[in-house]
This record gives sequence, structure tokens and C-alpha cells, in this order.
Amino acid sequence: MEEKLNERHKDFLRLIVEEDIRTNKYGGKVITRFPPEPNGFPHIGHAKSICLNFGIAKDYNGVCHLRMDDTNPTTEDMKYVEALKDSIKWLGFDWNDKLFFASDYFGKLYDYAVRLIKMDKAYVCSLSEEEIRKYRGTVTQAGKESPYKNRSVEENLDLFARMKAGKFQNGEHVLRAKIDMASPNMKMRDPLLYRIKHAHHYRTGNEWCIYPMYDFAHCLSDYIEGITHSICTLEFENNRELYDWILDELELELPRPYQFEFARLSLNYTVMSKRRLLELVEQKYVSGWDDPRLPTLAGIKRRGYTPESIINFCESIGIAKSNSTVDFAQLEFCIRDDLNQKVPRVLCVMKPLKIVIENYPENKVEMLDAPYYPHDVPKEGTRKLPFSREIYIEQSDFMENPSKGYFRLALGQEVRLRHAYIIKCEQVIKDETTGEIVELRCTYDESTKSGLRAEAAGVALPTRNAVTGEQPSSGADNSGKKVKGTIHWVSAQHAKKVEVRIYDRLYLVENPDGPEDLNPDSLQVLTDCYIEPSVAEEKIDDRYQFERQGYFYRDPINSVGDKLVFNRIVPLKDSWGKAMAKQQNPS
RNA sequence: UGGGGCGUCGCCAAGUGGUAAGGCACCGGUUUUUGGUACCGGCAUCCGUAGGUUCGAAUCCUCCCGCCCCAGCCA
Repeated sequence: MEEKLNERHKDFLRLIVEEDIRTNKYGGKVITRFPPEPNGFPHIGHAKSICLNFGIAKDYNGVCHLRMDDTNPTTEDMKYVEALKDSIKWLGFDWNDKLFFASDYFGKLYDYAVRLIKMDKAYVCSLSEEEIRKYRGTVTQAGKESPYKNRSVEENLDLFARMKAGKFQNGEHVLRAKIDMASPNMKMRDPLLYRIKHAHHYRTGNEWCIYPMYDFAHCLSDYIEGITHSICTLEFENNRELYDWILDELELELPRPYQFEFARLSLNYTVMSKRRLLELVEQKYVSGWDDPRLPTLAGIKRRGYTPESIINFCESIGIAKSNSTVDFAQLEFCIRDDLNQKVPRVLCVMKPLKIVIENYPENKVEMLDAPYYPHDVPKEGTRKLPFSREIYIEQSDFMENPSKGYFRLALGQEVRLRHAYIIKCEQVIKDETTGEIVELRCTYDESTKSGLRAEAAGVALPTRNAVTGEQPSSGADNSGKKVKGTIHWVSAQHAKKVEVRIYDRLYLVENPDGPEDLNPDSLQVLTDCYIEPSVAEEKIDDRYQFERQGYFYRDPINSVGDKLVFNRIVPLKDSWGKAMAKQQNPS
């Protein structure tokens, strides 16, 4: 663990934490926090922050709090705190008993506000919202002081108490910090600390009608919890001066927390903002917060991504301060890399083309032994794969006029059926009216049965090499025949019909603006797919590699009874497809 | 135009005065009964630009250019 940390590159935040430990700034303690506002579903950008905050705590023997930053009653909801908790747990992090709510501090926060008033560092301002905006000035022009800035401490105390007591309407008064209306930092121009909102809060109900603003609540919540390192995203850099001002002016007992900022995650071909995500869900562009095309953690989970792959992704992208947009390919690499080592391989035909093997006996069925894992994955397990006279192959695995370099089936050509025999295409049968290829007549070569040579040598078929841990490929036969291509197939009478959902990127462009940039083909539902029976009968995993196609996840919600629905998590890399695409559209 | 940040390979990202790590992507090749995986090799004479300091600079100084954030009673 320690060693792993040392060999890994340390980001600038970890360097700061190490320095603070070294100088004993907090008595060696490290307490971070993940502080979401429960007003939307967490997405992969939150995952970056979760991995950072919980990760630092884990690396330095500290703890990480989960704190709901729930200071705005009009947008927050318990369903979002549940979604947040679910996602953090799914990622594998644990806040133990450190679940907090800023709303639990409302009483303390109020007391701090009173203290600030008594120190003559805050005042009740009775300007209208419109006036406050005007008085604030602009980025290039200084603001001007509120006429209410010189109210007496007593009057401020009285007004603030009456604000709390509900004596005023929304917007009549606000509490402001007494700082500097000419500050070059807009955040320091007498920022609002409290506003009146006669609104029902999802946790405190109607107990309060004044609510603290983010800048006031956040730093003090950190302080109350004993946070040492308050890590947030870049857009809060301007708020740091105010964070420091509040904690310093209150003359709190030290040590106190300090804020550090890092760049939030952006991913191309998707959107991350709450507003955009909400729009997609509410306008029904997607099926819900857990739509597998969404970058929400609920969607990513539903798609079939593993938590490990997301954590690896978050570690692979690094932590820095420059705004950056990570390529989607990076995420896809992480999930392939994870699943490649974990998941059983099975055969599934998605766009079936029927083949009749003319020289294979009509009623014969062979149960082939097929290893679940390839020779280079050190896991054990096999299943029985039924083979018979009528099978389905993928439509794309046959070409009437094969292009150069095509290794699959063509008239008069041979191809290997994975785990089975080499077949040769003898005849193409087309629909008389449409000309569409409806069936292929083939012959098989009995001597090409996969594994024959091993059997002949008396070796039990899927035995792992004791030294390398590798399984033998099911390749060897004793025909001496060599074919370039191997394709997947399924026995027509044994296959199970399943639904497969093919997901593609949600947007057509790298930096999408709105619904006009959506990819109309982001979801393709295939209802006529055939999968080998072991998947329905054995269910050895929730995720599979459908050989030569990709990684798939049994949809936990729509797979009901004996109906199976699979979501494509990510396709396999496809160098042939890429070459073909390049040939057609060289650029 | 004020203030706060950031600019190193197509995308991330190390580097903090001693002569450009790594990952992804991409391009070759080997292995392969997944056109997958694995493996081997290639991929920034250059660090936004222009000057300067220095024996020596991506790293220090100066100018300029570009991008992001701040004018919610959102967080």
C-alpha cells in the first residue's frame, strides 16, 4: 500500500498534504471531504472528486467525510442524497459514520453570523436584489457602498433576529459581510452571507426562513468538521479569498482548513453540467438518470462499467490545474483493460444468417467443450457448446464479393467456426424477389474439429499449463488445414433469443451545445439476436465478452423472467473495421 | 478593459536550472482457432510567442499572444 503510493506519481495536492504532515500542521491528521449539493445525480466528474478526496484520505491514513452541501432549500431533495450515497458505495468508498449535512449546522452558522455582526464585520442590507446588483459594479468598475452599511451593531442584531423570526418577506433584507465594494475580486464586494427564503427544506422543514450562502456555510462547515484540506474545483479560486476572510475574521481557534483547487473533469462527446443532464432527462431524450448513454454514475453502472474501471480511469487522467478535456477513448481503454482479465467469453450472433451444413447428420448434436477464457487469461472454466446441422453466423461474416484481405466466409471459401469445425461455403440462397441472401449451404470437414489433436494425444482438454497458467487454445486439430479466419456462431435449435442494446456516443460533436448535437443513432436495439444456451442456463457472470464483438452486461432491470437483455458496454477494438472505414473514407 | 488561474506530442500528464517520464490515441511488426489480448518497435532537437540572464533554461526575468473563471438573494 505504502509502496504502491510511493511508486505512483503524486499530484500536487498529495504533495501539499505530505508537506503538511511533515510540518505537523494538523498533528499529522488528514481529513478531507466530498461536499456535493444534493440537487442532481452524480456523474463521472464527481467520481474524479470522490476518488481524489477519499483516495487522499486512504493514502495518508486519514478520513473523508461525506457532506451534503444543502443550503438552498428550493433545489435539493432526499432522492439526490440517496443517489449520491449509492454511487459512492458503488465505487467502493466508505464514509463510515462521517455523513454530515450543512443543514445540521444551521444553528451554529447562525451563531457565527451573529458573532460577525457583533464584531461589526457584517451588516443587514435592505437594498433590493436589483439595487444590490447595480451597487456591485462590474469587473472593470468599482462598486459603491450600500447606504445600509453603517447601521449600528444593535440595529443589525435586531434586524437579523427578526429575519430569522420570519418577520420579513423574501428579498427584503440580506446579511452581508463588511469588506470592500472596490475590491478587484468581485467575490469580496460585501458578499451576501444570508438570504431570506420562506421555503420548505427537505431536512429542516420549516424551521428556518433564512439560509446561509455557499461561501459562508462551506468554510465554516469545513471548520466545524475539522477538515484539514478542502479540495474543490477551479471555478472556486476567486472564492478562496472569502473563504480565508471568514475563517480569519472570526478569529477561530486554530488550526483551520485551507482550500485548494484542481481542474474538474471534462469528457468529449458528452455533457456534464447539471443543467444539460437535467434537460436530457426531463425532455426525455434519454430514458432516465440511469440511461446507459449518460455520464451519470447511475448510467455508467447500468451500462455495465465496473467500479474498478472508473477508479482506474480517474487515476489515469491525473490531477492538475489546467482545464482539459479527456478523450472518451481513455475511458474505453480502462473498461476493456479491466474486463479483458475478468470476464468469460461466449458466442452471440446479433444479425443472424442461417447456414445449413449439408454433410452433417440431420439429428446429430455434439456438445463441444469450450473454455470460457482464452489462453492468455489465467482463469478456469468451460461450458458445453451444442453444435448441429443448422447454425447462425453473423451476416457481416459472409461476403458475396469479398474485398481484399477479407478472412471470413465467401462462396467456395473456408472459415473456422470457433471451438468447432472448418466449413466451406458451397451455395448461396437468395430471396427470389428481393435478391437478399437468406441462407448459406455449407459442408464441414470432420477432421478439423477443434481440440482433436489434444484429444488424440490423450490430454484432457481444457487443462491449464501448470507453469504459465495458460490454457491451451482450443485450436489444435489434426487436419493440417489452415484458415485465416475464425468466426462465431450458434446452433439454431439450441440458441436462445435475446435482446441486445448497442450504445454509441450520445453526441455527434466533441463539444456538444444542446439537443441539436445529439447522435440520433446513440441507441440501436437488436431484438433478433441468438446466444449460446450456457448464458441462460449457467449465468456464471453478469458481464461477458461476446467474442469478436465486445463486452456486454446483462441489464438488471429489463432482464426479467427468461427474457434476457444485454447492454453493450464497449466494443472490442476492431482493426479490420477501422481499415475498412479508412479505405472508404480516407482522410 | 480589473482581478484570479492556465498554456509541455492528436488527448491527458510528469518535469521546479543540467540538456523532454508515463498513459491513451496513432503507425509498423511478432504471437494468436477472438482481424481481441500479449509482446517488440516508432511517435516533441523541443516545451504558446519574442527577447534577456546563465557555461547551461520547459524550468529564472521581461514583453506579447491565447484560453478559462468572477458582475446568482446557485453551489
